[in-house]
Amino acid sequence: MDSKQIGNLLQNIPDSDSIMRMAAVFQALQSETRLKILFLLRQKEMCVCEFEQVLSVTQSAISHGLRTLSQLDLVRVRREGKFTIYYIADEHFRTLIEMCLEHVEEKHEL
Amino acid sequence: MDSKQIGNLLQNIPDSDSIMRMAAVFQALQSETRLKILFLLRQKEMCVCEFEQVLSVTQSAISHGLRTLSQLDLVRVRREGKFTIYYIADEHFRTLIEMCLEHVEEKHEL
DNA sequence: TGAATATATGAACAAACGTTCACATATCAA
DNA sequence: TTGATATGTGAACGTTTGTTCATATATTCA
Repeated sequence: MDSKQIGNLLQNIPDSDSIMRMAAVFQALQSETRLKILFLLRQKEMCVCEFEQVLSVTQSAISHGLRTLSQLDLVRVRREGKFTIYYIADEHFRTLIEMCLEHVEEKHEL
Repeated sequence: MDSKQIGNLLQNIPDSDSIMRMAAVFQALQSETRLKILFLLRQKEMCVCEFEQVLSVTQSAISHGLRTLSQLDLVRVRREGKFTIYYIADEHFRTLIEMCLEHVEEKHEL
């Protein structure tokens, strides 16, 4: 492999910032708790105390998980009186979640 | 939220095994080195010594990274004499990689 | 055979992670 | 105001991660 080809290969991968951003997103998706949060949010907007009823982790763990997701702008927040309501940030990301779901459901049919 | 609705929400998230599998895949995609490996493999099949010329990590790190990816069946291996050639496992996964690429390129245009 | 090249692997270690605990803050209702 | 409910946050802790180093294995070629 000559240096020309090496340069070519390197030019066709995302730049360092993009790679870092992607790594950060995937690492947020790597936690089972956060994945469950997202598959719940896919169904409806939810506040922390609702997650608490569904997931078997502490309120603190949920809160930390949601913070990770919202720092990456994968979920967003709306305050409604006593409650803090979380929802999927955009249709782009919702599509990704739906794709994951389709994918696992497909595997189940084999 | 009544217990009926809780049950409903839980029924519509992937089962525990699927969640675990997904978490494992995302966790493989969370490493910058492994992401770079995949964006290179998207362009052409490669052996370890070629990765070595392109990436600035040790041969050992590349080998470990490739093992992680192939254990999850995201990349596959073919022996060719002295060389071990790695390639993207299937079109399904290739599509995912292409989607990531499109996504970051799109962001760049803003 | 022996030297060179290509790859794999296990141990080690620092860094990062996810959870819980304890506590702080905020909002509502009385 | 006070008590109850909802949520956020930092520290702590055990666990897992990614890399490197050292070494082992495998293949080719002379």
